[in-house]
Amino acid sequence: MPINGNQRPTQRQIAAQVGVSVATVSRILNAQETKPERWASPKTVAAIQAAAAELGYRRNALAVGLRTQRSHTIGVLLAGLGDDPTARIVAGIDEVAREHNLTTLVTTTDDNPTLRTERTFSMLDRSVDGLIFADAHLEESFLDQLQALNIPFTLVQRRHRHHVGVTADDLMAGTLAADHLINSGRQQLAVITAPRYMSTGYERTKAYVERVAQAGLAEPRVLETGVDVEAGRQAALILLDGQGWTPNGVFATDDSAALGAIGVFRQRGWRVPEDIAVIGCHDTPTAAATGLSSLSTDLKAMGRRAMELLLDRFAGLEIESERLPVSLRVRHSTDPNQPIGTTRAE
Amino acid sequence: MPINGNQRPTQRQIAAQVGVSVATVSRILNAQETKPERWASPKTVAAIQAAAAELGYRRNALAVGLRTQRSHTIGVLLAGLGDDPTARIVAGIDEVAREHNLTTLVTTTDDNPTLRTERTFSMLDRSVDGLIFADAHLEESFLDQLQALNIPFTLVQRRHRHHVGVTADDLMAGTLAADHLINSGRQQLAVITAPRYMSTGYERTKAYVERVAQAGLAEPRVLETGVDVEAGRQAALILLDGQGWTPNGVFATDDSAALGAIGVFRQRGWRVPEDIAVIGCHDTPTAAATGLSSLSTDLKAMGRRAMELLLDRFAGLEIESERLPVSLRVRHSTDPNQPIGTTRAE
DNA sequence: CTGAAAGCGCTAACAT
DNA sequence: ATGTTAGCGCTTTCAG
Repeated sequence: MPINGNQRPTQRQIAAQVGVSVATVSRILNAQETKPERWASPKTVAAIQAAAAELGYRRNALAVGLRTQRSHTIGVLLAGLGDDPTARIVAGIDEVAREHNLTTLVTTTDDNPTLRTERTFSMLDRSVDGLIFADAHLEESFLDQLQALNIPFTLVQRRHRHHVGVTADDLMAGTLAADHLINSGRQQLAVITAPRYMSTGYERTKAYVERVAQAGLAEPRVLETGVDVEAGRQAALILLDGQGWTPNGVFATDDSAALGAIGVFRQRGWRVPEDIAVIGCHDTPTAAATGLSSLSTDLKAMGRRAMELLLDRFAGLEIESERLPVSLRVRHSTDPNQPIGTTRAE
Repeated sequence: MPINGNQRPTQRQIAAQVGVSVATVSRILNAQETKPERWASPKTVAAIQAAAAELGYRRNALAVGLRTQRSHTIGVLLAGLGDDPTARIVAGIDEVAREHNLTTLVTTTDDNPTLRTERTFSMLDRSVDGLIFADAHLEESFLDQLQALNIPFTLVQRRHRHHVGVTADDLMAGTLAADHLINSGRQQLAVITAPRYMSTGYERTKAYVERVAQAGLAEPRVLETGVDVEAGRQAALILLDGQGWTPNGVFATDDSAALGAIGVFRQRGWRVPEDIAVIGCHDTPTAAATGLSSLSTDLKAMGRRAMELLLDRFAGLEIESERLPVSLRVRHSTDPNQPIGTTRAE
């Protein structure tokens, strides 16, 4: 029912006004980068450009896309917006896209396969040139199908078998977390993590558990409740009701979950870090502000690389997955010698 | 350089395969809701539908949009991703959009006028049917220009003069915050708020200051550092260096800023809430987890209404701005009797 | 019930 | 240096 109201000026109008054919108008208006004088006399060029400016002409992206089979558009599929790590990744993607005159179309899938399929095809219906998925699920075949359709895409943040993507070195993250807690003298360990379908939580947890085993400590309790504040709360409630067993060190594979857990611990009178040390992941500003130890990766760079790899793929190059390094940021939640409140974020 | 690879099946292919004209194919495939039998013999209908399914046919949205001048697409302009309130608003918008078979195209503007203009026109180039802005600036003329172009849009979260939008009752928010702090016996008050161009912070602060004046207390200190964790930190550092004046109650117009401030206060050895009470805004999960008092609005409903009003506008109805009610959630950061950690989020 | 034809706005051979 | 022509994939009169 709606109408984009205003009928926008077309090349035809410019052509009529200047007294040339639309072909000439098209050529001139496309020659921004290359020298427009190559295509028409200086006089015509000037007249066309003047008319375009006067009318406020803008190319109709639908018509161009239909004609050229290229939309200069990249679809970005996120599990959700609203978390800081995702925002940083998207910022990186956007940055590179802009550098290459590409537009990003962002949408969310809620980690729901149906929604993801629907929205992916909705983007393909719009002839996106390529896709970036930040919401891969380990055991799904969807990405294989897309690849079979010869649709260019890269992954970011979460891995999926052989598909090319840029992630953090999540195995290193798990190892660093375990080492840090063990070195702080913690022996009864737990981990709060994502459902298994996320490679991030899966790998962090796997490496963590392995490192704890290497150290000869008891197997950590693994709670797969999720990666948000509420998930952290739930996990903490389960830990509090440990039936005799009491943890004194917890790795949450996400800062929000860590904060949720800390809230519960404090409510029950446990001191952090004295009674229980907690380390999160992603080094969000909130972690810095609340003195939460965390693991840090350059997420904006992660987004940039995912976009750059997609561009390489467009260019026909062979591309390979990359893993970005992870570093440890020690704050008060694992080390009582650190200040309680803010540690300046980098 | 890229290619959407796969040449997708077209109506022409279906027509050829079935032995009818593309016109018939188009009619049948468009008649999903209405009875397709109205347009063709049951036999033809079945054959066309079978062929479409077999080939995996999907309509080319660019072609449809070009032909019909309607894209079934709504552009959503956000200041940024990564914060919980925005995510909830978008969820509401998406929900209604989906109910009406509309696709949302989400992008960010970073509160940067240049980027906002660029990306708005980029959406218009794609023939979006309408726009929703969550990033209005109070003293800008951009929205007036758009209205002059007869482009349908609504605002959400932030107001802008006469343009129709859905916001929280931010004046009530400021009043509630002031009352709460005053009733808790706080007399030296401050407020951490957004730059003036955001109606949210502006109105919350205005009402807060007025209420404090009504109560006969000293004028609150106003810090316009922003609405993220870092802004809260900066504001707190300024407050700590108050040159003789010491606040004991702070309203931060955003939960993240509140957390940033609390981090600094605790680092300097101030107890929250004993030495200084802090109340935030948006009632995020993190606020619940960390025991931060806050002001709550149904942000998803806000997004829903903004989208619904846009639909009304499409339908030619007169639409009016709406303000959603705000309620107070008292937690430990303003009331020592509340538990330190988590209060269950609603 | 179905087809032919025109055209949305643009680009890209191919002419001249 | 510029125009003519064809057509991307689809919808929509208008005929029959």
